[in-house]
Amino acid sequence: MEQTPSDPLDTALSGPQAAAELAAQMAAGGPPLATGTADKPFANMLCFSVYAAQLAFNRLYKQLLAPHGLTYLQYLVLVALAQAEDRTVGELGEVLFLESNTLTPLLKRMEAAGLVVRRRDAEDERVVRVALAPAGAEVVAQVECVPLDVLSALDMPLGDLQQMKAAIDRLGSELRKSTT
Amino acid sequence: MEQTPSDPLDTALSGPQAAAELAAQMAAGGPPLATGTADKPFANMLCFSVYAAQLAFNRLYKQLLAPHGLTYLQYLVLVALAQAEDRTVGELGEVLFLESNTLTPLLKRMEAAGLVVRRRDAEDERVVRVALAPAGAEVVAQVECVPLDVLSALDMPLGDLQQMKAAIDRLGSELRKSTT
DNA sequence: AACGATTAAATCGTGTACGACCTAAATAGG
DNA sequence: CCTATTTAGGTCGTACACGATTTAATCGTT
Repeated sequence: MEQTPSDPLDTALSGPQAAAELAAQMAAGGPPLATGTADKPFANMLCFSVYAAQLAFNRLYKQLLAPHGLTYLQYLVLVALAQAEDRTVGELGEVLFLESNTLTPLLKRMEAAGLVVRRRDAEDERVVRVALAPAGAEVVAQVECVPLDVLSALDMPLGDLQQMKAAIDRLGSELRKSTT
Repeated sequence: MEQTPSDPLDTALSGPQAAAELAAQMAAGGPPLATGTADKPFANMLCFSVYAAQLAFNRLYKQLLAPHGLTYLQYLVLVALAQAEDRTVGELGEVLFLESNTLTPLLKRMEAAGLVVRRRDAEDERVVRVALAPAGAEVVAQVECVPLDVLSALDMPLGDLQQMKAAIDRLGSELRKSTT
């Protein structure tokens, strides 16, 4: 119901050469770019598919994490902190692709909730180091099974998911290259 | 730099049977679920790849749409409205996967900006119908080339993108099924 | 030692998202 | 008819996300 495999122009095209292709198509009076039917207005837009999948992931994780008092982003922060002694705000930003203007309020909320500890680096007073608090480590242990629950809710072949992840990582990498 | 094809457990697994596989792996003392290295804490999490790709898409579109005074979501609304005479708030919510509590303030901002028109349905006073305003139609025409710009910034084969889109649509559909 | 440039966080304002709740209009049963 | 329920939007509070700006600490050069 969600898929229309027979869609003639099912997805966006690729690369500079594909852009040229599309430009030619438009010049030839083809269908306007990035449009679909009234029923599925975004049938040709890869960006929308990613947007919709992200919404869906966020909602599902929200359900599973809410009982533990976590949001999805807070969960990601805990996972990142569980892999290291501590991380600076900047290091967290690098792995999460976020800036301090998003992380600082988030980390303060998490500190207020007793999940993490923030302290200035003694060597460089500009740097704030963030580490798991005991309660945070406890929650990490509690939610270790959450990704498992998510996976068990899906009915898709492993190979597809592996391929998809590699492709999406590549896509994200390409998109980040294009952003000044 | 972004990819590690040789990663032994490069992605999440799939389906109930995969969940069982993972459970067995954990019981056998395998690596904890959904964890990566300190360098790449989310190497095994498909959800993170989608999250990161969405962030990247949003940032790139933001750059391209800002000169036209649009946000990414406002752009999606305009695209949806360009495909139909008008749409009710509920219909917009269906195609965008959003609720009225998100759409109402958004649509009011867009109305204030002169992009859309909102009016109560005469037949059913509960319903609000949203249509493109002249300025909105003008902006739609101006941003028709934006997806083209995004595509031209990518260096990925068309086939990969087509496959990816189909797979991500499937993923979103499966995730939505799992959300109560 | 001094001072301009750089860097790391933080602050502020705007715009999504969404859970919880509310209001008004339409509809279903009696 | 007339109330009970349902339905469509809307409001409110909280939490991301990010552009623009600010503050404070460090560095580089003299």
